[in-house]
Formats: sequence, structure tokens, C-alpha cells
Amino acid sequence: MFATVSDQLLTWYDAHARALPWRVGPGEAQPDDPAWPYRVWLSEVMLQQTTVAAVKPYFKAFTQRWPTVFDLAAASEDDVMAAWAGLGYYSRARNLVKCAKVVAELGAFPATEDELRKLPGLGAYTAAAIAAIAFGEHAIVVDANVERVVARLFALDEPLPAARKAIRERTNSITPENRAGDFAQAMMDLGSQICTTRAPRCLLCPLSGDCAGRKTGEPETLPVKPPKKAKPERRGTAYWIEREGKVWLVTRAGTGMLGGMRALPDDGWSAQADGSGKPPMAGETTDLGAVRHSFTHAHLTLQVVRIEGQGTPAGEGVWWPLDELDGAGLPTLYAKAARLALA
DNA sequence: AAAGCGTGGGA
DNA sequence: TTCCCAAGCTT
Repeated sequence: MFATVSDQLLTWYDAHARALPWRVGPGEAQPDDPAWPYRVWLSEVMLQQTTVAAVKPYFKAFTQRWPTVFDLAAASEDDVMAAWAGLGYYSRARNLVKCAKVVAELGAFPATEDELRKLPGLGAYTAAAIAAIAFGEHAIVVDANVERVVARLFALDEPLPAARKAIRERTNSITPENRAGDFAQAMMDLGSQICTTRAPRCLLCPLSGDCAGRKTGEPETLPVKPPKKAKPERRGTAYWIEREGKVWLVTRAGTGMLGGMRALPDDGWSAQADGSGKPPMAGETTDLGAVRHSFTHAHLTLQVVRIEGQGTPAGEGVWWPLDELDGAGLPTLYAKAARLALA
């Protein structure tokens, strides 16, 4: 008997699937739960470019606070942004609110890949994943894990991103008619647990017998990726203005770096790479030190400077109680800066 | 269509 | 320490 690739993978998945809060399992929501598509959607958006370990606590907090898409649609954007703080890629949180409102207005999540693809924050991958996992559609789900597994399985040595067309065709060729959602998740589990980037565990792989990449002797070299660019160094200054147990916080512009997030006032480092902007008020300054932070596309050294001055700082802002700073929803960069100032 | 957009963990 | 990168999307 000749089991297909998908049969072998699904058999492996039935025995080795990771227990995750957004999957079927003891104590978790089941597919017949009315909020099932909501939970699949929420988890998929959170998982974009983000590790499972990082997502788990956020997923639990969100689903506890906003159990349905209607609850989320009714939430204030500020609350959602603050709840997302620390998870990164904050445009996801803005699109999350937009999407929830659209879905609430529709009355339910659309059930097809094509319709899902039109929602804010849902690209090719996420629309296909939700269609397959939440609605059982025979969708072709391709993420970075699938790219890696498929490139190795078929020994595709064309470099990314040009290889994506062939990868998609090959993925289509092995996606089963039934259980497309389980198949997608199985591919991702395999990619993250077995067919890993650096040192694939081929001895544990249910597909090793069919893997052309393994036969080459160096599957870890696939897929071939383009060289990366060096990250530029940036410098900037953030200001710590404290008065009567409160600190002055601003909300960053809606788009761009840390867009829409609460923050310490700064010198415009994200717009001016040399951090040549001005402080928000005059006064005596004290250098509190610097924090290092790396973004996807740049490294930053952020100087933290205390200002002791009179009156209200320039621009919009709020005096935020220091004993409630955890609830301010500061992204990690500014949480680091605050930690330094309070040390 | 190339570039911008966060973060934390592993090697 | 430094680099790489993880269930991508948007413009």
C-alpha cells in the first residue's frame, strides 16, 4: 500500500499535534462553538510573524476579555491597542478592530477564502488558513513553514521569492480534499517541530521517505533565501517628565513606527534618524541613561532624559499615574525606557 | 514591488 | 554579543 504524503502527515498529526488554546482540546472551545471562527481569526492574526509562545498569553487575555467578535467590535480602539502592547506589528491591532466592526455588521465571518481576503489585515495566507481551519474549505495554505517543508520535500532550489509559484503548485498537489485545515496545521507543526530552519530532525519526520531534499544530503540549505540587508543604526531621545506621581505620555501618530501606541514624548527619532528634534518643554535636564532596542529594519539607541520644568508640555498628552503604568499599554521600547527612569 | 513594520528566544 | 527569524500585511 502506498500512503499519500497527506495521509502520512495527518496520521502523524493525529498522534503529535501540539495542544494549543485555539485548537480542539480539553478545556478549549470546540468547532461547534459560535465563536470558533472568531478564535481562529484572532489566533491567525496574532500568529502573523509571531511565535506561538508569545501569542498564547495574549490570545487567552483577548478571548477572556472579548469572548466574541461582537464584544471586540464594541471595544474602544484604545483598549485594544493597549491590550496588544508588547506583541508588536501594531497595525495588526488597528486592523483587528476594523475587521471586527465589519464582521459584526455582516453578522458573522464570511465563510469563503475570497470573501475573507477582503477583510482588513487578512492577506493570502491568513484568508486561506481561516477558510481551511474554520470552515473546512479546500484552500491552499502557504506560510513560511509550508514554504520550507515543500521546498525540501521536492528539493526546490530556486531562490525565494521567485520560488513561491512552484511552491504553491506543489502545495496544491499534496493538499487533501478533506481535512485541509488539519493538513495546514500539520504542515506548520511539522515545520516548527521537525522540519526546522537550521537542523531538521529528519529521523523523526513522517515524510522523510518521500523527501527529495533529504536525499540531497543537505536539506537545511532549502529553501534558498536572498541575502539580507544590514540594519541601520538610529539614535533618539525620549523625555521623562514626572510630576506628583504622574508621567507625561503621548499617543503616537496613527501610522508608521509604533503607530497609534501610547509612548513617552520624544525628539522625533523615528522620523529623523539622527534624533535632532526638540524636547516638548523647557527645563532642567538629567540624563537617565539609554536603552537599546532592535526593530525589524533598524537598531535604536534611545537616550532617556528627565526634564523638570513648569506648566504643561507642548502637544497632546496625558498625565498618567505611575502606579498604573502597566495599564498604559506602552510598547516594549517605551516600557524599557520607563523601567530605566524608575530604576 | 521593495520597503516598512516589533518582539523575544534560540544558536 | 550578535544574528536570525516566527502561522505576513500594506503601501
